[in-house]
Amino acid sequence: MSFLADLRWRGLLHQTTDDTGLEAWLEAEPRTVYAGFDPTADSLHVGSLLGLLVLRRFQQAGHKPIALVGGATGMIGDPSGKSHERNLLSQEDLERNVAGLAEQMRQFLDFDAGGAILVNNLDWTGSWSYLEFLRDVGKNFSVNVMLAKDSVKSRLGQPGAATTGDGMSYTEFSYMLLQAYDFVHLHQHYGCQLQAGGSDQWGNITAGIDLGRRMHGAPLYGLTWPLLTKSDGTKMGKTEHGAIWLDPQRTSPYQFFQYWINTDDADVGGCLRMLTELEPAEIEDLDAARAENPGQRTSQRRLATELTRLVHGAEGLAVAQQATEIFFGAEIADLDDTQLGQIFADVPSQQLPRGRLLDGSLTIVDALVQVGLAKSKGDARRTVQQGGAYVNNRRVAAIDTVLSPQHLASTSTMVLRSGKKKYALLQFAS
RNA sequence: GGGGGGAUACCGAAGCGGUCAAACGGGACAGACUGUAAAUCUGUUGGCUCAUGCCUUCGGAGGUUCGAAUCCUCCUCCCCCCA
Repeated sequence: MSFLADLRWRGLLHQTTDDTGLEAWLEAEPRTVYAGFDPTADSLHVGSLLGLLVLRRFQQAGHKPIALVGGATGMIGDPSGKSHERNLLSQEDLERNVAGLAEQMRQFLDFDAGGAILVNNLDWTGSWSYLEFLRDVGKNFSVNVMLAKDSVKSRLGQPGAATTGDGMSYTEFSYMLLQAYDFVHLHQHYGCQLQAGGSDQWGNITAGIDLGRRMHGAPLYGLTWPLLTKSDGTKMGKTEHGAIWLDPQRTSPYQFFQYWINTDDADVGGCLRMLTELEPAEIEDLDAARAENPGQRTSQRRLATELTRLVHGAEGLAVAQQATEIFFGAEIADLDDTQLGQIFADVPSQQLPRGRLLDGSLTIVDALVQVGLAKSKGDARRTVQQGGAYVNNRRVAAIDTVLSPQHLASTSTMVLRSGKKKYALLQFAS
């Protein structure tokens, strides 16, 4: 199977600018391909992961990927796929974000000699004067054509557009020119002839191709992947608590792992194809196993395992798996304070003096209230009486249980739980 | 400006002198079942030293009464109709 055929099989091809020629062009020799990433935050999230993984596939197939961080375009704000004008980021935020993204990208792409290249479009855009830009770049754009792009149409609320839109500023209107010029610049300096992006980037990509042809007669290609959406139409990688980030400080490996474990049956096949590097045969086996026995959830487990390892490494995966075992019932034993701290990184904790454990003054009811698992003693009592109170994942049934050092999970930590999922730590300082 | 209706616990909504910590539904919480799904079933759902005990709650402030969410007065806010 050719590289492009593999992308197509995985559902990663939404559109290309040359459906007939691109395949042969890519097979002929190693090519240089670029994709851009917006520095809207100091970490990538699941949405941008897809793009990085596509670049990674290009690299693995012997091509040369360029990851572009939009230090310049990030100052403007891409209107594509956005229904509202965006707030501008401050210079300091941008710099921090660019640095954060660059660091994360190293995990996915090999930037060593001759490998992938990391560029920041601020490096060639920052020194331009407005007049120069208008003469050299702006002159090549027809406003009529720009107005016809989806990203603009939807914001202007024109007939036939998907949304009514609330207008857009001249600043955002100009975004397309900057991104178009990026492509031309990368072609001139790095021999890049292919830009890849999410399907919402189609307008910007074709703008770059047009500009390349006008300025240099360059033959450029474009390719888009579909946006990651779930079967219910919502965006992949978003939860009610916000986005799923790649930065373990923002989204712990456990939460990351859990997000994928909870993938709907209807979505997991697509995710395996688009996000993992498993062979087609293996993915088809998983499809078959899922159809046979969906309750087994081997697909979800495999997806979560692969992605967590890819993003957080073997170590992060181990913590996530250990945390999963514990959060779903395994009794907590033989762990030290550090391990508990890692596993329960997302869980609230409270400190109490060690004396409370020794003098027999801390009942299970008091402890539940203390850590916030119950909002009153009556509530705590109810929880215990209904069999919903656990210490170190062992049910505490007696209402008058007094906590003592033997209830500690490690030297100084006790793990309290109410119901199936709500955990809190109680730490006893000496 | 005139007339009418209303404000109840997280939300909706009963209650209209004692048997009201307040029906019922939703939500939430806990349990069972289950695929860490969906559905279903059971229990709980003001606070306290958990007891047919006390305290705080029915828009706010007063009053009548042995006793008020329930009656009266004033105030605040909301809705409807007529000007």
